[in-house]
Amino acid sequence: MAKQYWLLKSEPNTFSLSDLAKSPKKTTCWEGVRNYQARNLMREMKKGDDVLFYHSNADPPAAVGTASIAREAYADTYQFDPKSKYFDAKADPENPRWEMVDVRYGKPFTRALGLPELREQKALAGMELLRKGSRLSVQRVTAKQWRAILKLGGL
DNA sequence: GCCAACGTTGGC
DNA sequence: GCCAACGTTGGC
Repeated sequence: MAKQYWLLKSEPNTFSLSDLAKSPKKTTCWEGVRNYQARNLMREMKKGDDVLFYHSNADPPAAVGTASIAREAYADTYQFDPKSKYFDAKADPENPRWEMVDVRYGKPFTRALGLPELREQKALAGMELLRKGSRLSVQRVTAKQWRAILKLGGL
């Protein structure tokens, strides 16, 4: 199958791309996705797929670099941990409701690509991220969009 | 802080 | 199955 491209949102206050760079083996599990659409997309991720790392709730919100999928979807253990903010009382250990993937650090862009700048790009017209009210924290990115953004980011 | 654009929950 | 109420995300 052709390589797939994804966008993952993260609030830099919570977990930034540089946090990922500092993580053990530059890899982290992507826990806490509690939206079925986003979960279903994660299930389609394949090891080695490319990831666009996006900082939401930042000023400005911006695409800041790349990562990749290091492990395909498996049960998100936080759903069973009553102490976790991601705890889900309705999750059944026999049939986990939520899954996560592992994400490995890639490269930072030479500069952050702010949302206003991304909106100006003709090549990115129709991109899910740029849709009004776009909230999904996991999104597909087309190969064309991926190439356009990497070029903008100096990679 | 406001609000648009959702998704979820639960009564009926 | 419908829909009102409510909660969340995230840009502005």
